[in-house]
Amino acid sequence: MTTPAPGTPSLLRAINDRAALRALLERGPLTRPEIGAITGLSKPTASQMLARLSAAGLVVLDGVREGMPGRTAELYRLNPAAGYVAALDVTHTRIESAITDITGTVVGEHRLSTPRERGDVVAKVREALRGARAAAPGAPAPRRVVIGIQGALDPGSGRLGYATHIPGWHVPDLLATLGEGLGLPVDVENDVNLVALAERRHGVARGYHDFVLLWGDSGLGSALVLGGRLHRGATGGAGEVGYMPALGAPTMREAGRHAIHGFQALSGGPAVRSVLRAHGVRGATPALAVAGAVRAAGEGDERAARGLGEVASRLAVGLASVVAVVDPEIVVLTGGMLLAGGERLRALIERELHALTLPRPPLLLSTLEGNPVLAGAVELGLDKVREEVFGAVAGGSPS
Amino acid sequence: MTTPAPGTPSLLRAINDRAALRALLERGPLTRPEIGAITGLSKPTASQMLARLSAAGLVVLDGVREGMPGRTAELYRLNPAAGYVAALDVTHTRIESAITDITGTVVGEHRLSTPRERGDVVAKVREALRGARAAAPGAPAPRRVVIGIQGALDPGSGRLGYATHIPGWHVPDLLATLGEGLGLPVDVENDVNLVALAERRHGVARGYHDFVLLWGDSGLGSALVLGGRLHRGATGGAGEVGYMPALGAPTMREAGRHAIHGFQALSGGPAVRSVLRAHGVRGATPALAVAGAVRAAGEGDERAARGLGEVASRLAVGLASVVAVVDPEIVVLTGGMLLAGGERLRALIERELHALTLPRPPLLLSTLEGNPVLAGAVELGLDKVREEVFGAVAGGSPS
DNA sequence: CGGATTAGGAAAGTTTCTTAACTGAATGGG
DNA sequence: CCCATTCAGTTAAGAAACTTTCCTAATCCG
Repeated sequence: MTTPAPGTPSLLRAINDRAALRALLERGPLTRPEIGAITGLSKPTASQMLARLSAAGLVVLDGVREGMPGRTAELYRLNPAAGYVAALDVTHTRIESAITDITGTVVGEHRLSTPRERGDVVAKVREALRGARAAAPGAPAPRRVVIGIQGALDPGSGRLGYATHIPGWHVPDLLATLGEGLGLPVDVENDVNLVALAERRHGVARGYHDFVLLWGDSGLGSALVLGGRLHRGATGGAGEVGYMPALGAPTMREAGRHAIHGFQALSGGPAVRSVLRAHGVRGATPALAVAGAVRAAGEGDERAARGLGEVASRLAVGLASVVAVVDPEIVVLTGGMLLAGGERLRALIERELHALTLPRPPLLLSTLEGNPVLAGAVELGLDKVREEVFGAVAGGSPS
Repeated sequence: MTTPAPGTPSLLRAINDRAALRALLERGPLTRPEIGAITGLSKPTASQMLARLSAAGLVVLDGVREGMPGRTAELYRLNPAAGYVAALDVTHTRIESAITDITGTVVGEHRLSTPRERGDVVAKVREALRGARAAAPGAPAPRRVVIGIQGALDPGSGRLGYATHIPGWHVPDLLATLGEGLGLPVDVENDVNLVALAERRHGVARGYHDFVLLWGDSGLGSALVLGGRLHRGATGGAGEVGYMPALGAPTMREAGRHAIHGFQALSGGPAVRSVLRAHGVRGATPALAVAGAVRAAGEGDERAARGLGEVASRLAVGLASVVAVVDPEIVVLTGGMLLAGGERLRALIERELHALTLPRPPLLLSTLEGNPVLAGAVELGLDKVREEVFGAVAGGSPS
């Protein structure tokens, strides 16, 4: 540990291999001279490097490029089969799973219903993995699994904290249990954190280094990406704003540790439903209630509009604390309830927020399609697998 | 920009030089074989490297080590004169300044009174620098200046924001103005942020990667070190919790943008003084009032004790929001008012905080001596100057 | 069909590190 | 008091990575 990098010439090769692989990953198929130019290496070195990466199975030839004056160039691309990742999204009713190759292309998906089951966690995860692998006949075993779940893993205790309601997941050393049971490295990550990763890669947060994501459905949660990295906090609880003291809500001290309190009590799904009900709008879920209110307000219903305004200002109060503390570039709004509010709710929250805090970051609605937790789990897994695969080219088994 | 590191063999030398210099910096004088062992390099390479660094003036011989069996070893150490840094702490009444060598040893200090002056900023800074340099006769010009000040530089606008009351500092492009006027690179940094850096280097936050520092005197402020790095925020306003909405205080919307509101209104110096006054304790400043209340409570004064309890719970409410959002490993309390409260106030705030939030980080009182803003400015300057000096060994003028 | 242009490759050379062997100076035990 | 041991420092040969230079091969275009 005293010597992170020995400083030997082979370190150079590792650095350059990595740079080349990253370039291939991000800029699609490339010719040898192009890779040389991007990495800053000379032509012969680029050639030699590609030969080596090709032999290692990380890179494959992908046709030629013609049409330019001069000799036709051979195009290289990352070998998609260089490594696979599995991603799971676990809730109390189902597990969605996906397997992707190293480029991020989904090769298999599966959905496993788990209605009120109490069974073994390892068995359920294995079943979800098996399902996804069955949908991708040719693919070899994934190198690791990332599991998205409501709750956060406390790095100190190794247990899942922050209010998970999923039976069977409160194991003393969850990562080791799963890892040994499955025979692969496992990561467990908070679902909202994963949504933030998906949003950074594919969504409206692309290109931002500091942003806050607010998730609002029946529960409230947030995720922080700061300095380009996901901020998890010392106990995994960063962004767990549901229990943050909020203006106009009882505190934990007043309500008790396990009762509803704080921001959640003020603006969580049930609170929003009851606010809207008081303004004459009903809905079976928070999202439906909000959608109904938006529709009614759009048709000129003054009461519904006032109800939405009340919801917006409640949300803005909690958001204001987060914004005052971290001063993000943007705030991303997502989650069923917030998305149901659409542009109308977004604008209301934004105006209210900007009246409450000195920093005035823009609020952006998520535009992601599909399951964002699963997409985020794929992202996290790809980061790790690429690190592993791209770093292990130099050959020789590391002691 | 596409090629952060060309990947040429000379990169290796740069990496190894850096590692050796850092080892010398952190582990005092070292022999050639020791440096070899630490950096992972062979004996001949270490020898050659030290010869080069010696020729470049970055490293000097510092006696020999005897007493061991075998030949006496020559000890090398960092050349303190390899670079100097200037640090300033600017308030509306005075400018304190210091100059240190690259090891952090202070070689000159100065204090310049600036009672209600409106004069030219550049002239004042130059005067403060001149004073510190006069106290260090032999030292050459510093390579850069770090200026600590109340307020934060918005990287977007280049202006100082967040309520500075120091006349003359609201210049359109402050960094360029100062840099051109002084002929050196200048950094301007928020004073509370600098205190956090000092606390991380010399204080109770040493060794922590994620912590929050709460500064309480007449004003309230905080600083965030997350993932080992100072988090400044998109507009430089991260940690500006004074204006954060807080339970029991008017909001910005209610009070108006420039009136007092939020956490500041609840627990800032003036608010604390009036709380204590209502409990029969008076003091000319917030710190004196708190010190008086602690003394009275220690002598059995029930009213004073209740007053302190009220102060603690007000502080805890705001702190709870910060803790819920970032989930730090520890919270450092500092600033005249909080330090005056000592262990008694700390324990009260801690108990209250732990009743309000799920994460329960320990609260630690600062134990730093001297001017922490100045110490932090030195730290920031040293980071940058070392980066500059250690990186520029390879020789040749970088284009 | 020939010139221009670019890709690919071979040969010689540079920079940086390593291993191995040697010299030299100090300690310390018989 | 001398010699074995131990460690610091140097020298020499060599390996690994990259460059520059030059040449050949393939394609486009007038």
